[in-house]
Amino acid sequence: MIDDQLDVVFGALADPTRRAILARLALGETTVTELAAPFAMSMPAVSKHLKVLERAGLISRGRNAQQRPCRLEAAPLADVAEWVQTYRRFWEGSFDRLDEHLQDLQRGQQA
Amino acid sequence: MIDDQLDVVFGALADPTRRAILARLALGETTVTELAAPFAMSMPAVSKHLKVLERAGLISRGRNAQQRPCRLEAAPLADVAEWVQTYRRFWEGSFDRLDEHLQDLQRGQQA
DNA sequence: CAGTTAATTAACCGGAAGGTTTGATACGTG
DNA sequence: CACGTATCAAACCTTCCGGTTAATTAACTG
Repeated sequence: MIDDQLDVVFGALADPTRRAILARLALGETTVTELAAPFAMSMPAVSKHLKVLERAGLISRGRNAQQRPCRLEAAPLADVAEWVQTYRRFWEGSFDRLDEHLQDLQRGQQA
Repeated sequence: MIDDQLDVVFGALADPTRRAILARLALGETTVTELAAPFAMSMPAVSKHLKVLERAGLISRGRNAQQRPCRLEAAPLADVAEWVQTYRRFWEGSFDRLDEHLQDLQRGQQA
């Protein structure tokens, strides 16, 4: 994945409103009005959040009369998962010590 | 995990310089000067990035004479992985169709 | 103590983010 | 066609972000 793409995806996820929107969409496709309901903000604000999510490829939009239903597109999250995955060994115990040891060796501080 | 925390972690990851710093730190603890070397930006800029990473809990800092070595702290990435994990079924094929079907049922459009 | 190295803080700047209100657009209905 | 509904676009405001330079702190070295 292009680095730029990770930028916009991580950027899109760095906002609680947008994560809440994704959580709602995980329950199924819905309209902008319904998405906006739980939030104490204007419709245009929600509309902007949707644009950010769309730019990140995290949602797609249809057309149904006046409505433009949103649906979750989770594919970019696979890239996020993959990126995070490369750091898994660092939080899954006991590697810290090993790394520490290797670093010590590297600096000639071996006992 | 508190939602706020995900905000700052995702926010910290939404920058290529900061992800590159994490990648470098995955190879081992190092100094600010060495971290800054690959980037076409001033030391204070890097220093700021480090502060963002530290605030997100993604790095910690020591003290070694004049140097303040940085080390990777991957724990917050476990929370990110967990968050992303909840969406896994959405990108791992064939669930889309199932979801679509469930949604249809939910709206009383069952055949 | 004077000087050098490592890193941060402070003050500043331009542009992007997140919100608002107001006006436009597109569509279905009478 | 006139009207209501759903949504977006424009203009604007304020705050945050990522960068700069210049000054400061902290620690070692002669």
